[in-house]
Amino acid sequence: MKPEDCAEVRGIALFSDMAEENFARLMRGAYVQNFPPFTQLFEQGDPADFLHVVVAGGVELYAVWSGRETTMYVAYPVSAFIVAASLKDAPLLMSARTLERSRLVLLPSQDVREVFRIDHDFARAVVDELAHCYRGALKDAKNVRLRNAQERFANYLLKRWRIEGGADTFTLPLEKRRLAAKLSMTPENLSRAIRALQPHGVEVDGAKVRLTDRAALEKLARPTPLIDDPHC
Amino acid sequence: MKPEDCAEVRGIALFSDMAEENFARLMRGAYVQNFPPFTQLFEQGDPADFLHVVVAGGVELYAVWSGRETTMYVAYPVSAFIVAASLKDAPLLMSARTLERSRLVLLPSQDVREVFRIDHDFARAVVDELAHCYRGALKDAKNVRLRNAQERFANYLLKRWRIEGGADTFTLPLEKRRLAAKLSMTPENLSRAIRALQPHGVEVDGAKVRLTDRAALEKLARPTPLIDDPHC
DNA sequence: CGCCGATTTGAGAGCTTTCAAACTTTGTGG
DNA sequence: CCACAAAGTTTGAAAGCTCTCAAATCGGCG
Repeated sequence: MKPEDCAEVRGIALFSDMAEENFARLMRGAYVQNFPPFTQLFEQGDPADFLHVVVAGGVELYAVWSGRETTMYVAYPVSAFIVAASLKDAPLLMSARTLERSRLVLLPSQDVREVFRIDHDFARAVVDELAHCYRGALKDAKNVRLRNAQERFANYLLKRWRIEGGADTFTLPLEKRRLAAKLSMTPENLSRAIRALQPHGVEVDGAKVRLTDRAALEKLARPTPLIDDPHC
Repeated sequence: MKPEDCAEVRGIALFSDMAEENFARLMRGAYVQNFPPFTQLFEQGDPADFLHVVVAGGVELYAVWSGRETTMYVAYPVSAFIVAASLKDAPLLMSARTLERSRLVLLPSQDVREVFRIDHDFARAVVDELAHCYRGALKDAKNVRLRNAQERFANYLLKRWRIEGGADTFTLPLEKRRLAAKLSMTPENLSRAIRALQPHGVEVDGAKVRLTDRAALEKLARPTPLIDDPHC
């Protein structure tokens, strides 16, 4: 386990507050591994043997039932996933595959649970993480159930615009097909949403986006912190 | 605060493990209140001043955006809700109204946070609760995104059947319009789902249900613990 | 240049919602 | 006990949104 990877993991909120000694204990049992694109990491129903941290690349978490499949979440660096299942030692509810070449740190769930019991700063960080995940899931459900595809994409653009610091042109950080999955729609529908937003000041050329009339876009998107603010 | 109410609250997993002294501290600042049907308890965006516990009745948690509304969750006795917002002191993501005459215990969030800091058994119970909520939200998302209305209702019937101890006739515990909301569909669609299940051994008369061919129903419903088992 | 994958476009089908109206149930007051 | 009003439920028709399938187009890369 290289020091750089350790530092990456230590940097996220979930691990930054805990005692050095306990962090070291977690790292002792940890694996680091590089995966090619589209590698199956685990399947829903598997036991949660490891807490996963994406250090580089991207991981799609998806669910399957009766031959149908849906993307639930996409994990980007640097963040942890399947925290809840690891802690509760419960079966995984989602399957996971890499979307590109990815570097993961795997922490044995048993170690995580043990350190959780003895390190109260870590325990508090876990609570923060779980609360954040739960509220994220709620916001996601609101996004999907209260907005149609066009509105979801419009709000995504405004979110990106804010993140890019307000520049009126920026670049989509994902392939469109993956963006579509992230927004719970098909690539075809994303394509139609893009076209439908042209009259509202949205110009898309490949991955390049230009917002020429933000007022119009906001009028249509009606963003609200209760859905769109990840920190709220 | 009557001892009966105290006992009710103490009985749920979230509060059963904590030190008596700390529980007493929580109860000291608590309110108990009876609400008539369809009383607004709070609105999304409000500060989470109180952790709520339903002792009797039922509470609908719903979300609103741009004139549209969707039921997110229905809380029944005895259970806590808005745990995450209380702990993080974050704005509420859902609005709440009583569905019937209801009795609630309100615990000031400040007290909850304080006790959370000093009582590690409570903290652990909080983690369990949050993990359970989060996984519940995931299962819900899978249910809605992977199944159509008919399949959701079919699986609901099988879940009730299990809860009722396997009797082939039982009674729906909710009004149909609320059941529809709980299953994320309109009352009209629930009505159609009921009719569509007749050829699969489902007889519904008012609130009375009779399952005459469970094998057929299971063939259609394809229940899986990864969506339908609340404890998994 | 030519292939391969991603994206776009069009057509059609499926599921869900909405609206309106008929029907049933429930509860109240005469 | 009945009549009536109010609310809940069912049914039908129509529209909207999303998905699927197929084909055309665009793009990068060997």
